[in-house]
Amino acid sequence: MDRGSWNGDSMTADARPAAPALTERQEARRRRILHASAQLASRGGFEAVQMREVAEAAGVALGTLYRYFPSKIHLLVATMQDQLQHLHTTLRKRPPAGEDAAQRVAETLMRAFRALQREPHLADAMVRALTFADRGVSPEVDTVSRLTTAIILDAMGLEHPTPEQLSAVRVIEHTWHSALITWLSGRASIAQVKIDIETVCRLIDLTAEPGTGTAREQDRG
Amino acid sequence: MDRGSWNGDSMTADARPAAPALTERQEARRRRILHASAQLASRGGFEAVQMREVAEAAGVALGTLYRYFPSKIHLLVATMQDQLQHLHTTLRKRPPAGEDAAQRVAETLMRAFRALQREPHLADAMVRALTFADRGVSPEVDTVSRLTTAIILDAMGLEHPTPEQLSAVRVIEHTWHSALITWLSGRASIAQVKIDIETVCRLIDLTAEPGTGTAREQDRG
DNA sequence: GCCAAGTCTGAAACTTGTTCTAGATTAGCG
DNA sequence: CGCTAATCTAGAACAAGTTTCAGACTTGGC
Repeated sequence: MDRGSWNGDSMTADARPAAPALTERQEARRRRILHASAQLASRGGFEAVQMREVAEAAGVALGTLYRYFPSKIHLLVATMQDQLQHLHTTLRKRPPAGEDAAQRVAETLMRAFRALQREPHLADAMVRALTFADRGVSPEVDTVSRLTTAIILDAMGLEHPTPEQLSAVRVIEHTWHSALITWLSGRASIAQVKIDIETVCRLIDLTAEPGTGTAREQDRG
Repeated sequence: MDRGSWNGDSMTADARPAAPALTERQEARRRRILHASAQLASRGGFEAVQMREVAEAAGVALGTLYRYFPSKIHLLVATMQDQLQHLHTTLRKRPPAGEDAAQRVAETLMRAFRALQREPHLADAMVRALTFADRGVSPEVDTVSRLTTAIILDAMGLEHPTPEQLSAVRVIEHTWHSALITWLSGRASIAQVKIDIETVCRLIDLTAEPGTGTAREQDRG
């Protein structure tokens, strides 16, 4: 079967491994779809990603597109997963160089932000989809959230964050998403987003408990 | 757009020169529309607010509805303006009683949160509209944002916030919106939202500079 | 090679936000 | 009152997301 719909095996939240062995051609289709989605999004943002056009550009029938991604929101959230994965890989290769955790997180997010600035329409499509998603897309949105959390924790250099630190990370994520929205809708400047990110990152200092080790972890590069 | 009279020192005064002096019946129509919108939203959230149904419930033609509110998003954002205004009035009558600014802000937001919990579907419609709004709705969304800022600054008890404090307030707003979203989409519990709010409010302590006059002790009851 | 089950296609249909049009109603004005 | 411009109404029409279905194609097992 496909990624979009799980067969209703209770409610055991096993959102990930629903990847049941796609055929070569199916994997290729899925990739074509995601590529077409990103391409159209890059051109004209959320509204430019029209399901009929995605299907045509990917060379699949509309029904097939819906079999792979049960809604436009699912499709765009999956697109975001894809992009985030890229980012995560890149970041692991070149970790941020700041001196303390707050600086590294801010630098990481600003780097992500700069990447988004290069494709503002794509950013628009992905972020709008993410915040507009309703309960039906929760597992997928959660995956994106976990990815983002992982990226931030990486930047902090933490293996075993305290609950307090996790709260700070969640607040940072909130700020990140919402600040992006205000930027995308033209209500905040790039400089303002930068300030907001730096401001919220100061929370990290608050939760950095001396003695717990704000430490360099084992090599991750 | 009769919004006439919230006071406060909004330096950028009326961002809406389209003050059209509505007649009695037009004002009544506008009221009926907003009421119908809130009612439908309370029943079934964002998707339950269908323009045809709003029009019918309000007793106006579809074209008229679109004359008053040029899109569903505009309509729901206006609905949110309405509700926020209520909240602001209520809060001014019964200001929060916490000892320091952070506590008062957290209490204020939790009060707002509890109000939203009483009408989760309405909250869903309004918040989703707010974060989904694109550039075309920016002025209206900005009005909501200014209202929210005013509420938070009220809770802090500040007349002349520093830029740093304004940054903190913006981050608090980001967190507030995004935390609501995660709650509405079932990805965070009420308790979690509470924690996030309390966490982000600690930023206020960080920006409270002892010596700049933190308004700590002007008695506010 | 052949069948059964599952998948993909093409096209039409349905839903809901949005736009358009022609005619009725209302507001403002002399 | 009677005129004119603006507004309102009913309803069709259009756009894009989503669903559905019959028939063609693949896949996996024999």
